[in-house]
Amino acid sequence: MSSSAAGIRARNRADLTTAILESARTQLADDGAAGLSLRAIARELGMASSAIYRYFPSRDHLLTQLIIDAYNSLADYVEARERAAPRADRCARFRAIGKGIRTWALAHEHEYALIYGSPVPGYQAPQDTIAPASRVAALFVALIAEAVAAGVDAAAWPPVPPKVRRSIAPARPFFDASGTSIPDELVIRGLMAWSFVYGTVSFELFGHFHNVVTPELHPTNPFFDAALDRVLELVPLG
Amino acid sequence: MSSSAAGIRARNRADLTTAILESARTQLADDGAAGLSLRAIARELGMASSAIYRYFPSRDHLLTQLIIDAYNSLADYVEARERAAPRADRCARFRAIGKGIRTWALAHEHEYALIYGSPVPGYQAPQDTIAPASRVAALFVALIAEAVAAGVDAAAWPPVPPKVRRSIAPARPFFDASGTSIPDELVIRGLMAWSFVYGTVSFELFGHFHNVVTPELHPTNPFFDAALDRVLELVPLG
DNA sequence: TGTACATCAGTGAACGCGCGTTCACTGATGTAC
DNA sequence: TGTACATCAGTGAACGCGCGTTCACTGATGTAC
Repeated sequence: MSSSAAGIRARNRADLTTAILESARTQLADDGAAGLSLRAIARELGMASSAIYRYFPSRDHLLTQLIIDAYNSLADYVEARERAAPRADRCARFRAIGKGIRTWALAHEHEYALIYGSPVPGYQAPQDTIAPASRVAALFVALIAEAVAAGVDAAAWPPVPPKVRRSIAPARPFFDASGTSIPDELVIRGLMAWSFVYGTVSFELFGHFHNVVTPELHPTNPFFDAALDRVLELVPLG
Repeated sequence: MSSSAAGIRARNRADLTTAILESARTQLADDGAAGLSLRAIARELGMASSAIYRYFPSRDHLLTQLIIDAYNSLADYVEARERAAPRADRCARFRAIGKGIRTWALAHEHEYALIYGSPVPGYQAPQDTIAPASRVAALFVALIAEAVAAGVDAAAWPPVPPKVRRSIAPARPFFDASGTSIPDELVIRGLMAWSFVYGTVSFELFGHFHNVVTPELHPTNPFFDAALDRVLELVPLG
């Protein structure tokens, strides 16, 4: 009875929602987040601009969905690449994460800019973006937790002064959630590796390596790979 | 004769040019680069919007000037802080540069986003921005050159493979200009330190350390300082 | 020192365009009896 | 299986706003003799 009929309506709805988001992503590539226009999307889909409001209550809601999708798309890709690396080789897994982030970013320049570029003025990200945003970070945490569990020696380092410890305190829950007791020094180094990877990808993507580093042909960047190796000197994954 | 009269006209012109740029910078803070509006600037200055065209031939020219000024303002500040550090202590000078970048960025959030955030869509930076953009980078290069001149031993490292060497080849002229022969390995590490500092500042400024790192009260961030110390493990400045 | 002319700053109206959002509406799709 | 009603998708006009840029113009400031 109605279930299949309702199914049709629901599917139509889902299809158009997808089409709107796809068109929005194309727009993003041409004009950036600030230039994202509901009217332009409606135009491309051949519908009245007011029809978009049956699918998204406002431009900001559309933007939020794009952001969530971008985080998830990145995380899906990076997780898959990390999963393909040999489990026991934590350094290889770290490299897989780093290269995965870069590869995805190059293939989705404007979605990357949307989530890791300058914040969109006047836009306040809602709570729903937090979970997808932390998926990739969780991979870094897992690596470090495993390294500690495997017996990487952190005792050799001098203790982290209280000021610094307080400064990284908000990050503790993420690391504690791993179930392993991770020393502060490794939290610091984990955060550094995390921000280094994104920082370097952003630098390349946003043009600051122009006339400094040759990206050869896109798929790999030997400098980037070399940098990942050297960051591992800071983060002892064993 | 006319020289003082012409001087008055020239000074008026300079004053208004400054006022336009100042108003533009305020705008930047409210709406970001994409929202920068000549009409809004004219409104704030109480003049007709067409009058702006006596001072800047187009919106893009204004944007270019803002970008150049931002690079120069950042470089002025960072150079001054670096100069205040003890000459012989290259690590202290490195920390001064890093902290200087962060401090300036926090005090000029939107100017920082203009030059180190996602590129403004449709805007192509002209040649004039290159020189001011490389001033801070030159400080990093100088430090490394001095370290090499002071005898920091790089021979212990295995040679950099050709692929990687080619990848960083465009950066060579900048390092060679120092007059010191800097090994590839140190070029790599210098580039890493450079992109790490900006990456970490961007992460903090763009909100990715939200609920991860407490910036305590703005002026200093103990995590950031700790990170600078640890980056020095990668870059042997002596 | 005074006059005739050229340059420059600033005006205000206009062109042509874009945007997000609302609203009353038509017509199709689904639901309950 | 058929009818009466409710829900939903999509329309098109409108509101009220913004923008960059051009153009013919007025009046003031500067220049040359």
